[in-house]
Amino acid sequence: MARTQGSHSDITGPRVREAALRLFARHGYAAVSMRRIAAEVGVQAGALYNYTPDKQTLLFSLLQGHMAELLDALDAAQQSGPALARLERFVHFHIGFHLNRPDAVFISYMELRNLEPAHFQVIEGLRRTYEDRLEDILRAGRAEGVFDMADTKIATLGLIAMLTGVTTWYRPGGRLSADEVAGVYWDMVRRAVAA
Amino acid sequence: MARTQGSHSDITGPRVREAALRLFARHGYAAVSMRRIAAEVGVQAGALYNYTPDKQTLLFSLLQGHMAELLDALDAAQQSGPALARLERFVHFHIGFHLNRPDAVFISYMELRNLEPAHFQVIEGLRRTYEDRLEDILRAGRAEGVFDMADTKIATLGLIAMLTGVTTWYRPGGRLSADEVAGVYWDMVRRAVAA
DNA sequence: GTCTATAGGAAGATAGAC
DNA sequence: GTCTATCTTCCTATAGAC
Repeated sequence: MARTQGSHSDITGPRVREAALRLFARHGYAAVSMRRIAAEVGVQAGALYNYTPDKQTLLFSLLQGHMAELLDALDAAQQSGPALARLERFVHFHIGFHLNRPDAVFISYMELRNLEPAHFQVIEGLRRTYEDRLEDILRAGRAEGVFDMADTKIATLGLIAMLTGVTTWYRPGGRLSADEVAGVYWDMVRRAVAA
Repeated sequence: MARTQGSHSDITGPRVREAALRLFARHGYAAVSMRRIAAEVGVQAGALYNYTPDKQTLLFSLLQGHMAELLDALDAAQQSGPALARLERFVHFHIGFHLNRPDAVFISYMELRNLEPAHFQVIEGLRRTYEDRLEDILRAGRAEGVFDMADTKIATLGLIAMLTGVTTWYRPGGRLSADEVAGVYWDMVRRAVAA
């Protein structure tokens, strides 16, 4: 593991981020030391500070990167058309995206409390922006008359919680493929909000 | 805060547990020191070891106590009758119980990864037992012909995730009472699994 | 860019006085 | 039952050599 002195690598930065993401997800931000991240990468602890000013900024950067990627990917998925079709696409998108990034999803929900207040505000804002995308779909469907919910805001939060929960139990190679799982969830989502 | 030497209290034990529960929920197990718990209680750090052999056992004990209470309370709620009525009771029970113990719920989901393997197995078993209670209701309803789900196991996990998510946004004194919130969720749950 | 070495502090847990 | 004091280990972050 230990690197010889003077060796270099253009990809140490990404490797630091990958190691930190995995370790934070597995053991928690506070429980993971900079030494341990460094050991995973194969450098000494001091070398990490070439890539982040401090541990807190590393966490923030990981969360911010994940949320930005999430929003970009959602926007890249087509979001026009009838609300029912938009909702189905959202369900498949959300499950597919989250199942492909279990570690990032995990720390985005678990490590919010370890962010400094200013950093927390930024991530919280991005999270709300994402929720608003789903809420827009539900409102559109209500206006179309195809959806009917007792409370649109609660429906938004409830559906996201249900869908995100898939990351707590899904394991690749299990009984169902990710797409089949999304289909099962879509069946429940559709009926939960159908008019 | 600081207690004078030689003072006593029969209730220090419960206060240690309450302080640990609140601090673990707020900042995370790994981020909270024994000194900080002690300061919250008003004793010195060494005094905590009259109530727990170590920090890890304190966490385990909190989680175990919470899960035992959850299962006892569920069993105390009547669970006979038609599946539809049982499911409605489950929804109201789950939301009511969880909204009354936000800190315990939080650490029961967040701090599992900080448990030693043997402790983790115990808590995980209790959690599955609780999930099985809901799965039984869904299976009964399917047998009765009142429920219809694409996948009963996934429905179980999906519904619990949706319901538990209420703790992430609900604040007492908000727009809706806990009971009104449960009603909104029940509306979605009912339709998600109705035949 | 990475190393070694270290400053400076905080952590979990224990010992013995009262 | 709680205190003070302390052991030992680990932590984040920095300095300066290569």
